[in-house]
Amino acid sequence: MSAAAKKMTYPRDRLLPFEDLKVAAEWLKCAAHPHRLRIIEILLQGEFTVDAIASLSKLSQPATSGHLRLMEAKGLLVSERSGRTVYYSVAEPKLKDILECVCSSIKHKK
Amino acid sequence: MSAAAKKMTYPRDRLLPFEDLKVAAEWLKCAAHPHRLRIIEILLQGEFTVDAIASLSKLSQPATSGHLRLMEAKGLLVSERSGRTVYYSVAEPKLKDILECVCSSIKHKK
DNA sequence: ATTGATATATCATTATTTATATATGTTTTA
DNA sequence: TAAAACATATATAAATAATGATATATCAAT
Repeated sequence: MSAAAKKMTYPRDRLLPFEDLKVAAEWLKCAAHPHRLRIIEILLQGEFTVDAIASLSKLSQPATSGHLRLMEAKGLLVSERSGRTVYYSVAEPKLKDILECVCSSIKHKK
Repeated sequence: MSAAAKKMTYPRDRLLPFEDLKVAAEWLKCAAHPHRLRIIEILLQGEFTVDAIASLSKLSQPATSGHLRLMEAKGLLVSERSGRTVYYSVAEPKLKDILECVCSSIKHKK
């Protein structure tokens, strides 16, 4: 550690409004769940129905529906109904970057 | 939605091992807290002592210490003791990208 | 129109985890 | 030994998750 660093007692840059951090934390927390990450991973490859997602993620239908709706409510996903089937897809392209970012850290540590 | 998308019933790419998703989720969840995001934001600007971080983040000393140790345990931060003071700093440079990524989404929605 | 089957959503319960606050303990230095 | 700097413990409260049962809505066939 440098002497200069030790002397630093305040940050140079202005800090973000706490309200922004709360929104960011909610958004991240919504993604920070293994089953939801799996769903995101699946949806980064295209649109799928609830049943297809349930099957691919090996979750029950109610659990899948719950996770999907939570992520839609937070703006991570969007859905489109066509008759009795609902197609979900990724609303926030940054999810791809974040997933890659986090997973590359994991690989690196193995 | 294209007809091709509707027909897709399985993902093209192999999915990640679930264990990896669990680690990724834990890692993300650790960051997904407004107070911890504030601490990360501060530490992205340099090294600080526990007291300095508590003061800057407007948290109590025990709360600050708790968050710091949690993030260190998950590998987000590292600490270095010098006498009776402990300096914390960011261990994972990707935190900067993730914070920027998430916050730019927020700004965009305002 | 009524029936049955399918796709999705909601609800209620229980269990688990997480956050916050206050008090106390430990280590180091003067 | 007294203070300063951190860490830990404990209790309470709050949020989150998992599960199974049930409800709603749509479609297809008669």
